[in-house]
Amino acid sequence: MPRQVAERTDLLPKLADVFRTHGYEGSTLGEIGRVTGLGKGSLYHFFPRGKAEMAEAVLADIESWFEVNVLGPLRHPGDPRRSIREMCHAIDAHHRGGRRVCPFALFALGGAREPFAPALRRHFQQWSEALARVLVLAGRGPAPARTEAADAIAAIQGAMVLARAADDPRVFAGAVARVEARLLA
Amino acid sequence: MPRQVAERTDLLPKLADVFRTHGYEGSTLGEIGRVTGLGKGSLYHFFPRGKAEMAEAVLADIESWFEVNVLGPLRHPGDPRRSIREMCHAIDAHHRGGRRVCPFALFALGGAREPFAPALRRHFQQWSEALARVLVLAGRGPAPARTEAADAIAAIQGAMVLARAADDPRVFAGAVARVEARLLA
DNA sequence: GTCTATAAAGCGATAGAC
DNA sequence: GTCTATCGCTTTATAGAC
Repeated sequence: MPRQVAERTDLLPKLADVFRTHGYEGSTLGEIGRVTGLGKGSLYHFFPRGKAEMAEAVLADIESWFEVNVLGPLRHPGDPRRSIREMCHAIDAHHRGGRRVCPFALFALGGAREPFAPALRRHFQQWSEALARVLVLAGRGPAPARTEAADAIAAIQGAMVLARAADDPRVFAGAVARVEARLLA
Repeated sequence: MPRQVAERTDLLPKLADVFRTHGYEGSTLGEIGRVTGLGKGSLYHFFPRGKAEMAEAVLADIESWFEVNVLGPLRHPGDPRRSIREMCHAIDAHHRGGRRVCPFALFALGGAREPFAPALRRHFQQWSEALARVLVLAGRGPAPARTEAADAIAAIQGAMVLARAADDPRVFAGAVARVEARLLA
């Protein structure tokens, strides 16, 4: 397996997979090296501060995906209902029936959350606020919009837990569909 | 700190705290020894198979708490509405505003779930079925009762994620209150 | 940019004295 | 039942050759 010059950006999806699968503490440089095909020397070349920097980069990468595919549509809503549908579709596709865990949720529950606390808070807060604004556009009052947005996001995160516990992707897809229906009601 | 004869049962709450705080992989025998005040020799005396057996025992312990405080009321419902209120109260009190994470949720998202998969599946399935039965007694049709039960449990698990990300216990308490209201509607 | 070798620390687990 | 000492392994991280 001859290896060419790697780019930091190309590594991020593979790193994300590792962190998603094993959590932060469970992810080892050995496994990361195996998945990326890179030795520790290369990994430290791209991420001088090691594992912590890799995890930060993964969160930042997902954040920017999220910005484009979820927050973007929510913030420029031609039609509020359409942007809600886009959000739910993007979420469902991205998480693959709950099999692809959200590292933000994983880190929020897990033991190594302190270093990532600001990123976690920001992520869910931005999402929640953007969704609440759309719900106001769709006709809700400001206060109900906020709780409904928070509940929708919680329902999605919780559905991921249940889907993985049941080992059944349909659990996740069904839950997201009901979230969508409730938001559109 | 002179140490007396310990009992396995007394250790379980402390072990649960460690696993809750650090996750499975993040929990080390060093930390467990520190929290329990016991050396590795003692720990292996109580749990010959080591860390895995400790985690299993913690899940079993929570399961039996759950059986008494949540499933019990749900299964012998004098008044369905009352048993729903009891469930929500027990959940809220037990999780302390989401600060005390549910190890079942943590393990479901985390990387070491395979050894615990049967316990995880059983836990959420029993909870879901018991709640669905109560909802049927409260007047729902069988199918809506099932999805509503699953959604309620997901809402609780997801609220734990959001509460920890926001570092705000009120997020959890509020979400549980709304779950209760929806189930009682 | 990538590798191998290696350091230093921590890991789970065991043995054996008390 | 509890401890200390220790084993063998893995961990993160660094150094230096190429």
